[in-house]
Amino acid sequence: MKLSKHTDYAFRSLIFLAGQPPGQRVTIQDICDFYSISPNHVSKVIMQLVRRGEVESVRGKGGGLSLAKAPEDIALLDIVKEFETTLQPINCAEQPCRIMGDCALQGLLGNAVGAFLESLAPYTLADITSSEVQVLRLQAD
Amino acid sequence: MKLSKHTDYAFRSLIFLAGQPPGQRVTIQDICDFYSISPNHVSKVIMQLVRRGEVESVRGKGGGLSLAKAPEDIALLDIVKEFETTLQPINCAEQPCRIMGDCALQGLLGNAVGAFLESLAPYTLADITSSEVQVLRLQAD
DNA sequence: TTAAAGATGCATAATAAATGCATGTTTTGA
DNA sequence: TCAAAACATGCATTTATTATGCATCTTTAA
Repeated sequence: MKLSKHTDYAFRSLIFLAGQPPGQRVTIQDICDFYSISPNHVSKVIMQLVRRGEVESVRGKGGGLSLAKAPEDIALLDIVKEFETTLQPINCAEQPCRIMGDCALQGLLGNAVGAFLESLAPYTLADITSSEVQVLRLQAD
Repeated sequence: MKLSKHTDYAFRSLIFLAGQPPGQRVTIQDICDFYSISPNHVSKVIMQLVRRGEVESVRGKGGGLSLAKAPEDIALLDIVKEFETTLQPINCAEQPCRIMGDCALQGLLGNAVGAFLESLAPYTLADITSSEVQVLRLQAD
C-alpha cells in the first residue's frame, strides 16, 4: 500500500515551485537538479499539473514554470486523486469473486480508503511548504 | 494505492474457512476450486496464517485446514498488517529526498495511513462472514 | 507402504512502474 | 530570420514487483 512515484514527484515539484520567490520562473531541469531525479518523469508530471491548472508553463527561451494558484488553493487530496491510478484496495470485479455481493469486505475497505482521503482533505500545499524550504533553492544556486 | 493479492487471498481463505460447519476440514484445493484461483499462492498465504495461529493445518491423508480461532478473534487489521509488504505511502529515505526533515508531507501521509488502519481496527472476520456465505460451500459440492 | 495433503524452494511469466531517448513545437532575443 | 532555450510528446527499454507454475519434500492416516 504505497503511492506511486508520480504522486511523489508531483508533490516535490509543487513544493519546489512554492518555494520560489514571487514571479520567479523555474525550469524542469532546475527541479530535477535539485532533487536528483529524472527529467523525463517530472516533465510528464508537470504536464498533468499544467493541464489541471495548478502550474503555469511558459514555452520558449526564458520560459519556465511557476504556480498558477496560491499554495493555499492547491489541495493535497486533489493531487493524490489525480496521480494514483487506482484507489480501490481490492478489485473484486475483474475475474469476479464468487462471494461478490454477499461480502462485506469491500465496504469496509472502501471506508478505510475513505478515511485515508478524508484525513488528507483539510490540507493544502501551503501546509507542507515550510519557510525553510524556500531558502533551499537559493542555496542551491 | 491498492492491497496485494496476498492480502486478498488471505481474506478470501479466511472467509471460506469461517463458512465451514464446525469441525469440518477443508483442503487448499477446495479453496482454490471455490474461488478459481491458483493453489500456489494460496498455499503460501495459508502457511503464513498457520504460522500466525489463525489457521490450523493437519497434514497427511484426511488432513486439511480449519480456523484455529473464533472469527470474532481474528482482526482484519492484523491480516492487512501481515500481508502488506509496506505501509509507507512514500519512501523518503531510499535515495534520500533533499528536503527530508523539513517536509511536512511525510507526517500528513503517515496520519492518513493511520486513519486507514484505524478505520479497519474495530472489525473481525466475523463481520465479513455472512450466513449466506456459509451456504455456498454446500452448494459447491 | 501407498496415497493424500500440507510445506517449501526455485524458476518463470506477467504486469506495472520507472527511465531514457528522440523528436517536435513554441518563443525569445540577438 | 535564425538559432537556441525550454516546454511537449511519443516510443522504446529497463527494472522491480507481483503473480504464477513446477518440482520436490515431509507428514500421516488408512
